Amino acid sequence: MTERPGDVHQQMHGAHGQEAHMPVIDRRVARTRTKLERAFFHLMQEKGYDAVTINDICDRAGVGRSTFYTHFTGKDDLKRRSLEHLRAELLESHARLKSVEDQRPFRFMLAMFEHARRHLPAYRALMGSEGLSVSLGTIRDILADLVRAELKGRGTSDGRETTVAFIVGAFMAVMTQWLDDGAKTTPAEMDAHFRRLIEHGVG
Amino acid sequence: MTERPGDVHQQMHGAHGQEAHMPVIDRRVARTRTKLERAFFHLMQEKGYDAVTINDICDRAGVGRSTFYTHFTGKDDLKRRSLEHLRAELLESHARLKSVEDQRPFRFMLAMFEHARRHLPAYRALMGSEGLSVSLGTIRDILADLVRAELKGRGTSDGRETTVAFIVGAFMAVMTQWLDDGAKTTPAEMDAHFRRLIEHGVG
DNA sequence: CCGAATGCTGGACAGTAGGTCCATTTCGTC
DNA sequence: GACGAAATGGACCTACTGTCCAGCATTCGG
Repeated sequence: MTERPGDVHQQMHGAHGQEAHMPVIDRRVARTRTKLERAFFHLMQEKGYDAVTINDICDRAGVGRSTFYTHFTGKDDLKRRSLEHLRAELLESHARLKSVEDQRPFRFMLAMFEHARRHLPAYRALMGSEGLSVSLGTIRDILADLVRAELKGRGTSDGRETTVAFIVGAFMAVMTQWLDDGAKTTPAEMDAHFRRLIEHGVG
Repeated sequence: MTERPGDVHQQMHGAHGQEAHMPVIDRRVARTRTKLERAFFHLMQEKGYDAVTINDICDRAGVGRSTFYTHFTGKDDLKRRSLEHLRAELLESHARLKSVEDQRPFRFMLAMFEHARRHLPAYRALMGSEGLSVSLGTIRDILADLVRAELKGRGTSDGRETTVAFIVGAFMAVMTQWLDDGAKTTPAEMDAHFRRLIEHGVG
């Protein structure tokens, strides 16, 4: 159900207006959709995604429940479409920075950090600890403890937690990718690969 | 709802027997719990956590639904307790490797990789792409594309996807931690910190 | 400015899942 | 073998999802 990069969403929401040859959108539709998206956006920050029901959204938006279903197929659909807004903004930020003379690698990260700060509440709701499943959270905690212990002697302790998160996050991701791919390479190889990246970076 | 490291679970399941001074467990209880846990374990791999209902579990286990509730408060409870098994095994693996003369840093990672491979299906169900929320998945995809493009020139292309996962995962984690902490440091600082880790490692 | 088209409403309805309760039966434990 | 704890299954309630429809209101196009 993950969005493919090539997907195109025909309809613009909110401030961005109508294209010339595009199917013009009824004002009522635009209004209703914005109301629903706004309501969802706020509720998600208040209660977390899972706890928000369609009824909540409609009540908050002041919209009939049947209306909801004429616009979205369900909660997930609404979420996916809302994420498109963030995505669009992020890519825009990235494009803007591309033109500047900053040619260091990974320059998009600054854009992402800034974008995130600008939309802190949204990001919190989407990426925060609440958003992670309990399973992942637990495993993550175990790893974090081990890493923290390992790091105790090394270097200065400021930014320590960031380093911990860095290592754990990288590890979880590599592990996930490995598993999704069928765990073809050996554990030892993965271990070596990962350790090299951790110790010496990607240079 | 995340399990704290200090938590103790009194009751052992499956093969591990009864302690002397511990409240002895009725065989029926042990049997029922194991049946439920096994059923859950398998169902989760077949349909994914969300799709599994309490009814499914009870049907598969051959246990009355009301019985379920005398043992667990709900699906999450069952999941949490099941994770305890993995956790115990992992810590045991780690302890075993600790005694060996391998003194490289992060040695626990090999244990984790091996443990994961041994329990591949379980890990897949718990950590695989299905386990991640759609939101995180989407953002992750966006980042992965950017990183992949960035990496195009550098070094050899084998293990490229692992490196991509590494960077993206680390980034997501650092970002999450930063946000959860209230985004106190500036985006630029975070950017610098993260870039240093990526480029030169934690040395 | 008017009429047709389209969208919105609110309520009814069916289906599914979660969670509680209890009388009855079954099964370990002593 | 008797006692007590555990299992059963079915009744019951709540909450949410998703569909459908008849009637009202807005908007769009002319």
